[in-house]
Amino acid sequence: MTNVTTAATDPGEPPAPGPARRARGEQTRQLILETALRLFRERGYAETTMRAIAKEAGVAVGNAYYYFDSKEHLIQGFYDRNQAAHRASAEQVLADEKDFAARLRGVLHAGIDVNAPYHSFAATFFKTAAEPSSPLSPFSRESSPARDASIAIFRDVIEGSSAKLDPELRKELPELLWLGWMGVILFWVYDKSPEQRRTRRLIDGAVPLIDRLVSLSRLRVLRPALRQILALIETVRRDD
Amino acid sequence: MTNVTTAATDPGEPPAPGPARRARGEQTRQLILETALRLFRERGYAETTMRAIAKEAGVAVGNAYYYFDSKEHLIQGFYDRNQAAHRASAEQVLADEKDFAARLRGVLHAGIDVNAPYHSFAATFFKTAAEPSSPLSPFSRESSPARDASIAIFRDVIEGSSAKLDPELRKELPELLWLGWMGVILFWVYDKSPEQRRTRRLIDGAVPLIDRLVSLSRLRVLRPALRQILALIETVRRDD
DNA sequence: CACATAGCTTGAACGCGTTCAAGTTGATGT
DNA sequence: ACATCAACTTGAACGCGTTCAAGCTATGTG
Repeated sequence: MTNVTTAATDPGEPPAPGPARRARGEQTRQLILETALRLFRERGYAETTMRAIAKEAGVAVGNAYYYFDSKEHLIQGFYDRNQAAHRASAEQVLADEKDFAARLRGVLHAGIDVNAPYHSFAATFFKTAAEPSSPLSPFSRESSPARDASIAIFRDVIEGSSAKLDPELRKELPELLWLGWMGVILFWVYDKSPEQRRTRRLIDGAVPLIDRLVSLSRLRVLRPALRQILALIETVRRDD
Repeated sequence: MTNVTTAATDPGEPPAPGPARRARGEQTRQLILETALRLFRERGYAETTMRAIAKEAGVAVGNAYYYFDSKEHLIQGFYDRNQAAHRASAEQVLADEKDFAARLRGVLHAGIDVNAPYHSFAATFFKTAAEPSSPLSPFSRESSPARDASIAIFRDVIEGSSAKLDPELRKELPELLWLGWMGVILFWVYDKSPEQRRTRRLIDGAVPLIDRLVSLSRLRVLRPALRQILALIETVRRDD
């Protein structure tokens, strides 16, 4: 039952320590998070118990719950870390390359590179992220900073590129590419081929296709279809 | 034959009773399933305990585990039931209508109609279904009968219609439409608008679009793009 | 220096899903 | 009639995530 009202006390973040009281809490918080992520990597998510995390970190099990609402909330740390790594990795690609297709391809592969070491338990993470009510859902309000950061990468892909495209489409494309990226991640999570080669092939195949479709979008015959797509996005976005 | 290759003992289905031994087991199985689905509907999935199901059904908790591998496996019953209901509902639409767009639209709305009463806890179901290793995943081997049945609906949508389309595309389209249907379901699960109106709008907007794209696919300028799409599907399907 | 107090820590206890050794039941072969 | 044995049923017990009343600790204040 925890709480039902939307507000109530909200841990999860350091419970608002005073101005400069003690940094000790933050230290414990980090210790627990580091230990948890290490054990997740070593043993997997489901196989790592909260008791084991506490024991390994040398604290009581209740202490972990003082800093994190639940076992799932420990995943948010993983999330944030990988997001930052993707950003950094993407920036390198974007600095070197001007061609739209090459930029998109580089950014997508970089994203997979960053996540690859965690493929075996990304599935479990994904499970908890998939629940719409979960704060870890990529569509949730709590995730919106991470989501915006991710969409920003795709905006950079477009804006720094030499591609010419319809202004209306240009406005929507970053979010569409992000949505496509979510699809790639979904595919990757389910990908059981060695080293997730199918996902690599999906990227290599889909990028030229997107590139071609984006170019074709300026064709006169396709103009109505494009308008129709943009109208659909608009219609669906209205949330009433 | 319930189990296939990898099998050790495989419950989940009635444990292969002899030719005409006892129908008693099947009765108990049904009783447990009915009770579980009723309680899920009344209280929600997470709030329904296995103990409560057993108590309400008048059996021991261990007995539920004789017929169902886990609490999640009870959901398969829900799955199968809704699949059958969708099929039945779709057939009515398909009997009356010859136009491709109208057929597709009718089938999609029928699918949502069937699931609508369960929207509030479909989210929880979805969570467990999303885990790739889960037998409930729509992509899992265990789900392949249900998946094939669902794809068959979309094959009927195409085959009974007056639409003319590229033979190669025709071959792939049922599966593509099914994939799109999974996307609609995903959207629906996350849809918080009253009575999931956004999902209805998504269907109403996407169907004419698909109809248009399918028609356009016979255009000469789009021929290479279509080929490219089909080649991508082929490449990605190879699982090595 | 002592005290009050906010920040932090504890671990027993709860209810959950799940397991399993031990039972019961009834159709079948003799 | 009896024995057999696979099918079915039982419920105590296990380990898990999570909660919470109680305790500890260091700092700002009198």
